[in-house]
Amino acid sequence: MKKSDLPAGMYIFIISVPYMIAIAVKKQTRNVIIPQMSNKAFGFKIQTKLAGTLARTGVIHTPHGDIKTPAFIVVGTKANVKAMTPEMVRDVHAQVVLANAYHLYLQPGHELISKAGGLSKFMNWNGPTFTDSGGFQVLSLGSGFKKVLAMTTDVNAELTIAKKGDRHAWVTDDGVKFKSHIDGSFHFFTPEFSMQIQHGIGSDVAMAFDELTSLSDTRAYQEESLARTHTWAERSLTEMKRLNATTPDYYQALFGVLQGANYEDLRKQTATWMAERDFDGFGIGGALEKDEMSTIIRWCNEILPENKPRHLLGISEPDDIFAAIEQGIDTFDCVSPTRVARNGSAYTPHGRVNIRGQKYREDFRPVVEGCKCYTCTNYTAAYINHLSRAKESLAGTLLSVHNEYFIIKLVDDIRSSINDGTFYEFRNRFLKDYY
RNA sequence: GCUGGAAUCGUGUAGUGGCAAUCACGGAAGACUGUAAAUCUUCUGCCGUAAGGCUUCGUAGGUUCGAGUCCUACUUCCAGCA
Repeated sequence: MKKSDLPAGMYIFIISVPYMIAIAVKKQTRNVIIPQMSNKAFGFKIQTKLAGTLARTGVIHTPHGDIKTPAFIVVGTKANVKAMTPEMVRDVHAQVVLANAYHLYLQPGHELISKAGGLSKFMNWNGPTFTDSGGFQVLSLGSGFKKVLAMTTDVNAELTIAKKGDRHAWVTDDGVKFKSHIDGSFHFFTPEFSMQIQHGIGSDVAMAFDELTSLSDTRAYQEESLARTHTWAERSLTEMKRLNATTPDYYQALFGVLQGANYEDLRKQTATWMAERDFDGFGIGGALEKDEMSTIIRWCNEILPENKPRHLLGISEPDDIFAAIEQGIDTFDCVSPTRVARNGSAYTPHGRVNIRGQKYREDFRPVVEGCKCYTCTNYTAAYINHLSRAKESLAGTLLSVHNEYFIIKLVDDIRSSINDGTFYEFRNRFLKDYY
């Protein structure tokens, strides 16, 4: 294998120690976090447990550095966190970036990222990375296509499923046919192919290829789909083991993904099934109704092995984060902080607010007074209000910086509060102000 | 001064004798949870919570069953010519 084919993390093992130190010193002077290298390719260690709950703090070791958990993972779907530079991502204290196999396969292609030295190096992040398998696109381009309601968390909403002709994704037992949202071309994803893409991208943690169903699918379909997701998980695991065997210096961890919608028996069944397999960790997925989320996570995590990390896919509202951590979630990822930022909204200790609103026109205070983020220490709400109204992209950048900082700090503070034994006090105080 | 053209919602416009107000912008509010998303939804003459009611197409007349639309005069603006 050529050196250039290896993901970034592997260089460190190959190059000499003095050179490594030289890099470290150089990076230190640039005030950049140095990836903490570990001899163990991947591992998880629990630090503190919160008595009477499933909550815990700990550390996930990856080839690109350690992740203190619970941790909020920022989403960088197409190998970038939208509207932010990697320097900004570091400055908001992000520990991990999660990218997407479907998007990167379409553009620029996983082979190219592999040639570039892996995702982390390619995007100049140089920290740990996760990738999603494309499983989310089974819903967002499939049964949930153009039907926002299929993914809603609003229990009062009328749920619908996109007709087959309207979709850009079609599920078969063998895999999923996608119609590219970029050029309309067709592509077939199997579990094996998703693993090859993710392994090529070179993330530290890959997700098993799964089928994300709509809450409006029937119970019979949820059962059928869960069985398929199990088959795909098994195939993902087999293929990942094969791929890892081909790269002795690069071990990519694989998380099994739990589906089962909001059915207790299906969630417990899949947790039991996953727990028996040799996954490095687990992802809890599904279009989760807000009211049911905490219960569903508990069903899963009471069964999943304690010594492996558990990721909750696509969640970042503060109340959801508290609830999920109490039920034993270690990592989260979510597009919300950057998406709502680009749409003009900011997280504050008193809830989410629309900075584009008339009330901020002449508000010359920071978005959040006392917030230590770059945005709040340098800019006023009125200025961002102006930028947003003027459709200047800097508005999205500044609000993304603030929102990511806000959510990451929240999870960091929760971690500290568990370690300090002040979790409940912190949670009650925070949520009282927030809602 | 002459000739020609124009005048419709906050702005720019659509409306070609038959229920005025289309579209865009601007404005207000809201949504966004493994990114087809720097996007989407609703409202935006007046009164009314609503059902609904009432006004309005520069001004004043005229033709017509019926005028934003055709005619006359005036006002203002634009262009060309002096």
